[in-house]
Amino acid sequence: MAADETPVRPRRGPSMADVARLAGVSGQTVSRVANDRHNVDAATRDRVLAAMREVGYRPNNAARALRNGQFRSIGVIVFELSSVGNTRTLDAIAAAATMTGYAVNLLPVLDATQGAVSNAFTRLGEQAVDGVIILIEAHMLDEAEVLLPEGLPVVVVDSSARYDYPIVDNDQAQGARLATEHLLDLGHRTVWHLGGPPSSFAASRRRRSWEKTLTDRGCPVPPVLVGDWSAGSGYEAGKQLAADPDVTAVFAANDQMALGLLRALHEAGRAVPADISVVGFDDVEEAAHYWPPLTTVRQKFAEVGRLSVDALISEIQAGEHHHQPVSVPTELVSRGSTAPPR
Amino acid sequence: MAADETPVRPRRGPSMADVARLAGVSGQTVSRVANDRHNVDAATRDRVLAAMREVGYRPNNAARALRNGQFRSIGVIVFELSSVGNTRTLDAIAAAATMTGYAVNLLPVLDATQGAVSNAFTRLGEQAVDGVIILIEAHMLDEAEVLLPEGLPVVVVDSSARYDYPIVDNDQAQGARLATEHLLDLGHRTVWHLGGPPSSFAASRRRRSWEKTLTDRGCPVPPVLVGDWSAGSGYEAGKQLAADPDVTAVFAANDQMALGLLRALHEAGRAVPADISVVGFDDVEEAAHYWPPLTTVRQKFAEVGRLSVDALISEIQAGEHHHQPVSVPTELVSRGSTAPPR
DNA sequence: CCTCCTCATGTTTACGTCAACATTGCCGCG
DNA sequence: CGCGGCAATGTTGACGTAAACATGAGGAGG
Repeated sequence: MAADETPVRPRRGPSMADVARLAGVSGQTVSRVANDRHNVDAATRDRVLAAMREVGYRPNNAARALRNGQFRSIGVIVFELSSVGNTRTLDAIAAAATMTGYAVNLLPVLDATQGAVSNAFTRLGEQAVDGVIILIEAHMLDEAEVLLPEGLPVVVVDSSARYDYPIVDNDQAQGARLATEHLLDLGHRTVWHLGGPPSSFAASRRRRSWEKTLTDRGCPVPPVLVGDWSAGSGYEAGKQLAADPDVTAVFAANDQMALGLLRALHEAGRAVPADISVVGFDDVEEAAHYWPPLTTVRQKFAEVGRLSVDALISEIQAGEHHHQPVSVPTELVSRGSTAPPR
Repeated sequence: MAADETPVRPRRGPSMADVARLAGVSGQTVSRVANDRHNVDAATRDRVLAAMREVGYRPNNAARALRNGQFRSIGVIVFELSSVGNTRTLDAIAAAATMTGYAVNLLPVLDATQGAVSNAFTRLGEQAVDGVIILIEAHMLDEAEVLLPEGLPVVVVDSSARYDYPIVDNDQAQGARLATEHLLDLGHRTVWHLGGPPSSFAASRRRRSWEKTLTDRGCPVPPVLVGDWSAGSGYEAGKQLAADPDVTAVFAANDQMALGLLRALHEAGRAVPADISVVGFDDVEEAAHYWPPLTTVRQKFAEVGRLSVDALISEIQAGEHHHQPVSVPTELVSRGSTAPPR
């Protein structure tokens, strides 16, 4: 940050003054045309429009933002785009924001540790956005929270309940219950669980809900296997599960781990779903074409994205806090990877 | 765009003037501290820093941008984030841009058709970015090009050679040759191809290179099957291929179609790789855990993202055009889905 | 002891836009 | 004919920042 020796020639474009001169009107009239005000004579408007086109005028957003005191832009803090859920949520956020006339600023968190404190508060919220949607796991937020500027509207997409920001997320608990009950309803004695990393709030929500569903039904609770969301970790866990003849049903905390699990079962010669049933979580686009096609819990990322933009914008514009967390229900998508035990 | 009745109270934060007053210095000195200039007395700097912290000062980027004539922000035009390649490239772009001190503005193209012309030139490049990276297929660019503001630095990530913008992309032709030769080298008489949609330049590059590799080697060129990148389209194509006993090797133009293909072959009872070998393209994260693990061509999206940011920034700062397209070589990742014909 | 230089700091101004207030000209109505 | 009113257009100023220039204090060197 210290070195910033970039002698960039600004290359400023034409401004309202240039258009005004060419059209023979005042800058204010140009402004009125640019903002579609009705109180401009049709002939004048045409003249201004023509002048704009001729000089290639584009309004300068910086000046606008300075004048208006708002940027019409929202920031999205993400850690890694690699996660399917983040990507799909971001896509929906971008669409919703664009339709509302807001720009989307991507604020990637490059590493978990924050740099020098002197820069810190200059960094993230550098007042170029009107609000922020946070897509990173809540535990990462803990470290970063210090530098979240006060007064900046924030919406968190996470199932953590610890923050007094508005929260929007898929209903993790309901989804996990759906998955577990589906397997029990098929007649399995109990359901094993391949969970996500302990650092993830969503993972622990799913695990707890799975556990509660089992105990509610009076089923034994097998030990939890722990993965890191990756197909590789699912594969490793799958090798263990394949070796245990007691296992007839597994609920994986996401589709990628389920995929690795499937591979391990294939390699071990355990048939799915004949020997072992598998349920995933997410419903990634490819899940329908896994072998066998994966029964999974569909998360409505698009809905979550849309709702989080709604929440943020209403907070930006009205200052309203929705302290009631918004939970988007999931649904079970039944495909070929589950069947009654034999 | 006509309706814009949002009475937002600006809620401006503290400015340099507030800090200056509190610290008992001039605004200019605050500016110097904020920009890490060296010619400020240590004691004064501390005082200013303390004042900044006290009032919660954050520099106003709009004012900065207005003053400096540049935004330190780049726009990324994407059509859909759903494509794996786009997402991974975007991730790399965001990381590279952030490290260079540039913000990333996501500019989603919501639909292929553009709206009213009167808004059009107000829309996209609304002068809030210093340059643009275009991640959409080139053919979509044709329709939108009209409204690309002149003088705005642009880098295109696409293998189309038609534009006089700097171009960065994975080397599609080399990758397709790698895939085809791999199968021929294993002893297959020829290689079938499941191509991407005709609208995609990358898809046609891969197809042409596959064809050329076959003819160079004197192999017969089977008819091309056409998909739309989705696993579903791969599945449909796979059903056809599975029914043809002549088929022993298939090169799918991406991993998702390869996945659908694998599923179709499983359902038809055709063993992979014993009966049919399959090669994909992309090397998505899950490819190693498909069943069987997929041999594929790895694209270096991260590299492409990094290089495109480099190209854009050097153009922004120096006005240099790299009219020489940049091709990033791919590499073949050999896994379990390919074997010699039996 | 005076001059000149350096370095910290202050003052002025412009960046592009748009709200608020001014001005002009025209129309209708008494 | 005169006056109020309205519609179109112009003028002024402020948003927050930082470059350019100005000022002033101290130090080195003759």
